Amino acid sequence: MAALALAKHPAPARTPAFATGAPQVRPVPAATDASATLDRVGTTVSYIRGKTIIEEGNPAEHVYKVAAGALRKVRLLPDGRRHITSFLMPGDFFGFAEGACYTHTVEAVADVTLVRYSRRGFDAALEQDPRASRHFLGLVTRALSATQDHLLLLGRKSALERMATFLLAMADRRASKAGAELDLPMNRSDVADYLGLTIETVSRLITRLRSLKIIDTPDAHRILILKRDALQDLSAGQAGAA
Amino acid sequence: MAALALAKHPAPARTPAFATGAPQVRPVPAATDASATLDRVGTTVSYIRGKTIIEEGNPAEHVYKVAAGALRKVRLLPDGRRHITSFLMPGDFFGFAEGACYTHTVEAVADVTLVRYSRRGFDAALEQDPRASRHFLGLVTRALSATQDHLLLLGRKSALERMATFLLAMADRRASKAGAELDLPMNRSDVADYLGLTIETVSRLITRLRSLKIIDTPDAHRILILKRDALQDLSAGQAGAA
DNA sequence: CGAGCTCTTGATGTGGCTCAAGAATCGTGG
DNA sequence: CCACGATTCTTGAGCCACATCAAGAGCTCG
Repeated sequence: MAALALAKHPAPARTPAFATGAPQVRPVPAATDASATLDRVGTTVSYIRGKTIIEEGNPAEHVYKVAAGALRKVRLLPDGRRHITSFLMPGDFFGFAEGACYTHTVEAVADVTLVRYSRRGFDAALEQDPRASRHFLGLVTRALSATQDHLLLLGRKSALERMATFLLAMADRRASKAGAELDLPMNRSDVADYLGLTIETVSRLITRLRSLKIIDTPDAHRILILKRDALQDLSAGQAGAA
Repeated sequence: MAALALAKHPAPARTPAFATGAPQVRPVPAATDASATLDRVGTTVSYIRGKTIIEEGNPAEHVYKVAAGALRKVRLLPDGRRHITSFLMPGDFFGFAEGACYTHTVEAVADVTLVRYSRRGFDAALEQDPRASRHFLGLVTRALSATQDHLLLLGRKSALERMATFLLAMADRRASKAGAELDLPMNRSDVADYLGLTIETVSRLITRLRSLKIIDTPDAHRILILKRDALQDLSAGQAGAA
């Protein structure tokens, strides 16, 4: 319900590319990676922050690749409890490891630009190009491995360990080159639902890490990692070990 | 360290097929499924309950398919906390979604019979048979989906909901045709480490479900599901809803 | 038939949740 | 550019689901 449907009158607004509820569609740019077959059938689309891209249960008609921005893969329990399976960053695909229907809702955490493929075109490309399906086997395998790491985190790690692990993982994925500063596009609620915690606990953990001088927080969405090795220790459970 | 290395002197023992620490090696039987290419390069091996088949961190030299029995995929935290990523049942493969080294230790929960392939032979088969890599893409995709379900369970479900979900899933996978009786090959400790709980909590939950007349337990490893729909309700969180 | 597991049950403790209330921050309209 | 309402974030107090600690009861298997 948080997500509005397509805007009827695309009103002029600040950022031209993200002005409307409806995605901006542009011709696809140039081929960059191995799966060149794909790039011929893709369409570039943009969505504003908060937009729902695909919805759990809907027929899986498209496959997407993230070009810019960040998204969350969400699952809901019938009573409204929410879980975030993963965050999607530039280079990630989504919607391709599905059966007939999507298993997750995917929403834009920040303004995003995506490349969209029709499921049919995508599957045909897999069929044609023998290397492509091996390529995606690799992709899914890596996704599986990351998901298994997350299982261990949710099953056996304390709140502090989860937070430390999360910050390190995010730092690896989106470290702005400028030193150890890390930009978190998602809000506390997203982090909480990703780590199996509550907003309050996430907030308290960040405060704790700040008062331990392990991180600093110029603002709520910016994290400066001061002691990476301390985080590393915390993430695996050895509190004050050398 | 719990696992002994290969026994030097295979001593005579009760069950001929599982007598020794070293696996019994037999010529491979007949081809049964789609990936017929594989069946030519496989070797059938058997291990007794408790045996470690592959160890996390070791070079990934073999791929296995479960022919009979049950196994657990285990991960450890440096301080000894244990997590079980999944249980492996007949038909499941393991060791193929790996990089250079295994990411999990795999141990036999019961006596098992496996088909073993060399990694090289396996990869070659994937290379040769264009259908094979699509086949395994499907396998990994299903594994990913199951793992994501488990994430939701660990991230957002209560202990009782986890237990109900687990019993239902096991019932689906290994229902002996004889009614709703379910044979749990793993012990309480395995279940606890799979569900992110403790042995005591698992035991109490089973007691609770028994006193609610939702299940019955002829013995500790046998579960009789009396009210499947009650379990179904519990597994998603709607306590006493119609 | 006895040693050592595994499982169950009880008593107590606690990490993280819930409830509650401010404080920042963001976004929007004037 | 500023004001102000709406979010989002932080912080505190109290509680509860599940963990921990402890002990006894069954099984298994030698």
